[in-house]
Amino acid sequence: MERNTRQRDAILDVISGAGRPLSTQEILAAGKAAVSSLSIATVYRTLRDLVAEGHILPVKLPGEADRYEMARLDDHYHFKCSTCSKVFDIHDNIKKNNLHVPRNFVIDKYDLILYGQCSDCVPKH
Amino acid sequence: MERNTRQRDAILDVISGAGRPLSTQEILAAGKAAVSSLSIATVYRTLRDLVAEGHILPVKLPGEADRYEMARLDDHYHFKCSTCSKVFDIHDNIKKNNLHVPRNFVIDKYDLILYGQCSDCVPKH
DNA sequence: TTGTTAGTGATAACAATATATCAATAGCAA
DNA sequence: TTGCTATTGATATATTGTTATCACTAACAA
Repeated sequence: MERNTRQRDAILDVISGAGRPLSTQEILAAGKAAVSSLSIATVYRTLRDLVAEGHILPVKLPGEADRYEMARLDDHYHFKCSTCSKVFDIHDNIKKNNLHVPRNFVIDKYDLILYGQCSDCVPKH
Repeated sequence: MERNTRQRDAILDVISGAGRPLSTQEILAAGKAAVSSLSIATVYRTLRDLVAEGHILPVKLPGEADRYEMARLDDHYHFKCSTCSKVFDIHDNIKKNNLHVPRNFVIDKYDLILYGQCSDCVPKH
């Protein structure tokens, strides 16, 4: 970055304060609390720059647009609530030697995505 | 389906013979071996019907178009080769009680995707 | 065979992001 | 302050994968 703008600060604040990956629309909505004129174009541009600078990472789920969260979080995977569509970080990992692949296959990394109900959406009894 | 066409047979043969999930373009290319005039529109229409009839299932990977494989395969997950982009079935499963989620979260299902090199693409030494 | 009509092929249209454009605005160095 | 220009906001455009359209073809019952 070359200049420090209110828009950029607002976007980074929103992501670092969220504690879970946010969609571009969530970032736009939350960012408008700080800069009411904030445009979706600026959100996309700033996210691209923040990713390039290594501050944030895209979180990819099948069939869905990227969400974003702070980089350098602990090893973790993601949980998507099927009811409210929020995605949560699960700070845990699976041991790679528990994963069995065919002979001569090499594992670089893995993505584990859990689907279900978060505590706000699970039916009470 | 109402009629049994050469196109439909070719598409189902390609998928059932592949042993791994195929993209629409892979299905189109392989299907043309049997029906050289095969159109991508027919591929999409037939895939939609075969899914609706329960013969095949879409395989969803983050940021990628759906692939397709036969339904009623054993419990398994997927491995994507980062070099050749092929996706392979891994016939294994992880125990759900090995997965730790926050209190009051409920897991319905999970997707595990491994990334790395398949045996054809791993560097020989 | 033949007639009916489901299915096909070619391509236009669509949907859902994401990027490019450009005049206006606002960081920030001097 | 002022001036330069990076950044912004609004919106047009691009992109990618999928679906709709429609004239033509072929499956199959009679």
